[in-house]
Amino acid sequence: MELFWRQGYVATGVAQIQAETRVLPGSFYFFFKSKELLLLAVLDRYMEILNSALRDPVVEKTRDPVERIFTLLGFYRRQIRESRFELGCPIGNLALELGNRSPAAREKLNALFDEWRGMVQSFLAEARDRFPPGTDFKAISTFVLTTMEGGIMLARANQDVRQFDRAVKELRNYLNLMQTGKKAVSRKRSRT
Amino acid sequence: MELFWRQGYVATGVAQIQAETRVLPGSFYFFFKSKELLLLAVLDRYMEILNSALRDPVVEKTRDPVERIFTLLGFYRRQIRESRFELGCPIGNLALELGNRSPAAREKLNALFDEWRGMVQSFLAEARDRFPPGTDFKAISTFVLTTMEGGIMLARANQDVRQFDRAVKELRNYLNLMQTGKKAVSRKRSRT
DNA sequence: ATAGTACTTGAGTGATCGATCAACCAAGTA
DNA sequence: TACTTGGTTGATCGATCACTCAAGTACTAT
Repeated sequence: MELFWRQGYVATGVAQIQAETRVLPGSFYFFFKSKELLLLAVLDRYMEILNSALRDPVVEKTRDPVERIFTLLGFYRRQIRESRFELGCPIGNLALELGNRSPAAREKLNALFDEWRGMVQSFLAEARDRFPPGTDFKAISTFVLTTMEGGIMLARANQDVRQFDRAVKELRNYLNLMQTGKKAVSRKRSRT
Repeated sequence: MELFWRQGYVATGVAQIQAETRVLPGSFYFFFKSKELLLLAVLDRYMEILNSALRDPVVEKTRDPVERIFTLLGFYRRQIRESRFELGCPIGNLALELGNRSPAAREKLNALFDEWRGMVQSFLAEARDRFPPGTDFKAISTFVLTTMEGGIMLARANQDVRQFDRAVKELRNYLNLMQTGKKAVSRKRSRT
């Protein structure tokens, strides 16, 4: 999981996996018939741990449903910085790198995206009263996801989280604008 | 350029490049001392053609500055569909795949992102009167970029442009909300 | 005619790629 | 004791990886 995360799928050789896990080739191929099947197992694992590793900590840490979105984004921000811009989103990395080279992997990545997006949507649903009637929460949750993935991409290319912060700031401003009664606007120097 | 675009950097072998361009190994290495230097040359080329391939057509096609942003995004949308979800954004692909493995490439990718973002910012600047005073156009242009990159990522994973469309719809709604006098909101079934 | 520069040719380098396989081993069952 | 099951070991496979280089060709300048 970690090697695919840090280096990508193609750039990670089976030999390196074997070396770092201290598993010999024959043993490796006893459990995984191919490198691709290992990848699929990794993606299954991501799906398994999504709630416990992501949703639960967020819900635990933040009560306000809308604010949970920004706590979630904050987790990724922290990961980028603490890894010195090495680690982005493992799902996003693999999705872009693989394209449709492995349709099975693509399907799983798509399911992971949807699970993540659904989590955000469920946060929004809790706060549905604050938004205008008929608000498209599914679209907004997708928007949160694109902001996160795009923000990480820019942060890594720039080796600086400012671009990530800018995108998140705009997202926040948007959600504020939509919520009844709030009047925040995108201003240059404000931190909120 | 095309092979790196379709397959990524690592997945594209020098031998394949040589075969498809009908250039023999020795000849190839006469012009490019290494595969990485070819990549850098490719990135330089992207920078060269950015205006003529992207900005000019957009400006030509659409007069309204804010609407130009959506024309631009429409170009990417079209590319995704016409390539049957094979081709995303070449810069985004390479940025995520390479990380900081090649610092020189990362720098150039970062410069390309900034050029693209600056283009969007210049569109917004033309329409600055429509936005509240003090609006952070730089942040908004970053937001447009993250929406594009994230949207493409989801579209490819999902083999469907709907997610891309949803993100763009929200972006449009945001820009509408910010512009004085407009009152659009995010609604489920509106195509706007 | 000669020399030099620019570029092409293609065989070949060692290293690494993902993957295979026969032999081996420990624990369990009949 | 004989045999099966579940797993380990590590040498080895052919293919491909990025890359090299000595030799050859085409063109220009002197």
